[in-house]
Amino acid sequence: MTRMEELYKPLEIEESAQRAWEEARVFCVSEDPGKEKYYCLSMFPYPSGRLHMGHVRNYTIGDVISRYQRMQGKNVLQPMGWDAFGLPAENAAIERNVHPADWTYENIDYMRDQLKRLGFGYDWDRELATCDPDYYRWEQWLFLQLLEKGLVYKKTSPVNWCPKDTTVLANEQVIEGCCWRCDTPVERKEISQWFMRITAYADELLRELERLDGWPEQVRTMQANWIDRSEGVEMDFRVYGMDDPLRVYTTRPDTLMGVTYLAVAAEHPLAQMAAGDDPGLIEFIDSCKQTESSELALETMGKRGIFSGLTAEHPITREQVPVWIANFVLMGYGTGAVMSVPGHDQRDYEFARNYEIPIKQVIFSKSDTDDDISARAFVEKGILKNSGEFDGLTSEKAFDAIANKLQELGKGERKTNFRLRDWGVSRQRYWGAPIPVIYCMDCGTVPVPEDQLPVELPKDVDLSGTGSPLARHEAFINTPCPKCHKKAKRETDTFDTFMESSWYFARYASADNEQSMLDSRADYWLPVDHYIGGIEHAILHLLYARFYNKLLRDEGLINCGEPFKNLLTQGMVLKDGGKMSKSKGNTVDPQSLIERYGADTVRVFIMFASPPEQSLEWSDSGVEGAFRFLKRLWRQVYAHVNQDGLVSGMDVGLLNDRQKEVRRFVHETIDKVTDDIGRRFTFNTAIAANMELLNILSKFSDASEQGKSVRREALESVVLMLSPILPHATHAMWQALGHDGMVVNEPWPTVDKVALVKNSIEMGVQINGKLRAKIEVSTNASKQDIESQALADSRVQRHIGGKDIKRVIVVPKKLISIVV
RNA sequence: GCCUCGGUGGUGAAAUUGGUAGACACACGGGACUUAAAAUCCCGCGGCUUUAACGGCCGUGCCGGUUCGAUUCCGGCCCGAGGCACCA
Repeated sequence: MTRMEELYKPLEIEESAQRAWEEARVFCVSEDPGKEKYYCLSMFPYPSGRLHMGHVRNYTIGDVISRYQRMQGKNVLQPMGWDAFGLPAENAAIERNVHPADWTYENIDYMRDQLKRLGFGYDWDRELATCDPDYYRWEQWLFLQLLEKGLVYKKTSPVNWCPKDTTVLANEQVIEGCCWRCDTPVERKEISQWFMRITAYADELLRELERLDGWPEQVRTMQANWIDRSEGVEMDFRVYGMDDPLRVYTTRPDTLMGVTYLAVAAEHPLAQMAAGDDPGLIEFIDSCKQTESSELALETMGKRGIFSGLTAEHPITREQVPVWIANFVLMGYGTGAVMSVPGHDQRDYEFARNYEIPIKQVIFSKSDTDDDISARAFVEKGILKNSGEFDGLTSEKAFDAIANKLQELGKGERKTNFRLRDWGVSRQRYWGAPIPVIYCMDCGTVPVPEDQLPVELPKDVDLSGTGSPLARHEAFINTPCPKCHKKAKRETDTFDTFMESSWYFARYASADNEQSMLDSRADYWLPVDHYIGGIEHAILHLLYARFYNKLLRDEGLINCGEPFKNLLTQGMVLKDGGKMSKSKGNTVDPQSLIERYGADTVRVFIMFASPPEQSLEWSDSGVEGAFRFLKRLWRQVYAHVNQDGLVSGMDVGLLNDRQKEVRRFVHETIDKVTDDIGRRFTFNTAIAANMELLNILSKFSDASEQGKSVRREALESVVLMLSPILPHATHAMWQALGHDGMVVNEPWPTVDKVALVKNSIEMGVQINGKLRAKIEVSTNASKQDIESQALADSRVQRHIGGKDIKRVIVVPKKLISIVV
């Protein structure tokens, strides 16, 4: 037995517990087919410098789940790594004249120490950093397999462009439409970029959401709405004086007879042709480029347009329809052109009102009524009128009739579309994985041969200037063509950093494999049993990771189709009402708290403050309270060990009523905490239940042999139940309680059903919906007994006051409701 | 603008399947101990009310509905947060 100090000294206790885990390699695991595996993964951090409270919250949740599952006897893998490529490293390089790699690796070293100091049970043997060529080489390799399969391709798409710095800007670097550094108004520029064909998997990504029942409904809904499958019609409008027709897509072909104009993007070839040397049109088209490329900006800007001078022919009526150029239509999305039905689409309506374009109503709620469209569009479905041969049809029937008609005329066809767009993965930046292709004058786009991978990011770059540093790096750019060996040039764009975070969960299983991307160990560990991370990743990261998982599967690298069986999306850590983030400068540094109170206090505080899915408003108060709780727990265990000494085994048959009552509370608490941690993930109520138990125990001063044994069982249960949350303090207390082994290796406590038996329960009595009395009822009383006992109660009688009883409802174990 | 989630005491929250609103804490107030302070322990703590009391009335963002009964379900509104494809 380890002698227990009277005072709780977290710093010594924590260092010694961590040393014990490390020496025993407690968290280093390997594949064990004889044991049930449990893969618990927390989203890896971007090494921004120091841990923030969001990290502490995320990783504490993951660690609590991992340690709980260990105690359930499972073979638990909990790895950690670094999402190490990204924009902040380049910013640091420019601002502080440090190399992004040095900055990143220094941050990793500091943050790794912080994670170890917090006592998280990671298998550090599997640690990876995505900026390591041994990691990103496999991403380059996979990209080339996909290139061969036609799942990646190049096309033009818009970026934010600062004309002064001649640099592409991230959305975050655009502040109120201007460059964050030089304040120059940002322009939209179309450049050629690499895309991943995620739309080829849109159907599967959408369909399988239904089966992800371990995911929050909220996240599944968001992803479904993001993918947004729609059935519609793609059709051609002939444009007078042009050879090529104008192709548009609509989900409402039933409104086709109400089309009064078409709108094309400023970058659309038709707009370019229409402009010719017309100064008005040229100026308008130029002005459309004076905007950032985000959807938020597009949706909230003033909708502007200009008549192109061109006229198209309605595919059915052959009426003339004007073609407008509009700033809210984007070339990169869909066909870059839309048909506009102001009578039945609110955005088209507002545009038509602004530019005095006719509004034609063709859908009505009933065949014999007029719906008022003087103030807004009628957007619901209904009955067609003013639609020639289609009059009288419902919207649903008209959809088919019009689609068929267009098909007969050879002017259109049904098409399933997705709102989801292909994933643009090119970035005009330095600190990312190079895209492994070479451009040759004669051979075109040539993949880098496999034996030349990885294409390593050169370290000697000039980061002070503008634009992409790789594009200025002569030694990197110039390379012989792998096919013809003549002079050729490398691609200078790097991958979107979402690429690295889309497959790291699989690589942890095979982190040391230098011969291939993944191996059979991935099939042992995958899918991830529980994935924990911020709700801000609900759409993009989680969708890309699901997509990548399917790419890996179809490449024959893994068996499973979905990467994450269960998902816990933790809420934001907020401060002053907003997200805690480095860019906002409202972070709270956990380091000073750890140094002052120890890791356990920080862990218990953040888990107690609110349930994990809810956002957590930070306040400095409360940490002190968590520390007091730990000291109280420590004192109680100390007092027991010192005063009660060795305790003989409990004889349940000899317990008196009070001892039985305390013991019942112990087992009720085990029951509740098991449910709270194992099923509900409400760690706050699990902690509260233990606090309650301790409060009861502090008033239980029974020095008899059976009293001492009840107290020992209670304290040991509390230590076991809190060990996932307070691993260090419980490590020390477990040994003080006389155990040789480590608490981390103990099984989770089990409920003794016998201890739960109760003789009576309290039930509320409502009269006309208001609680008027509480009565103590025997647990085996019948409904009839309960009813008569309630009616006999003096307070109940007083409130009934001789009125007629209309109804009595007895809800067993809950309440009695009397209606008078 | 669009998609999603949330709103309960002075504060963080609890109430798990429609069934006793406010567990557990924080803050605050009072008391014990102490020369004193800190620490610790004990008590009180939604609002209103002439409560003699185990009293009465109101109360879960706002308005309405369903129900014997609504923080919970439905409809509408207000406010806040997250995401919107190049922050991660």
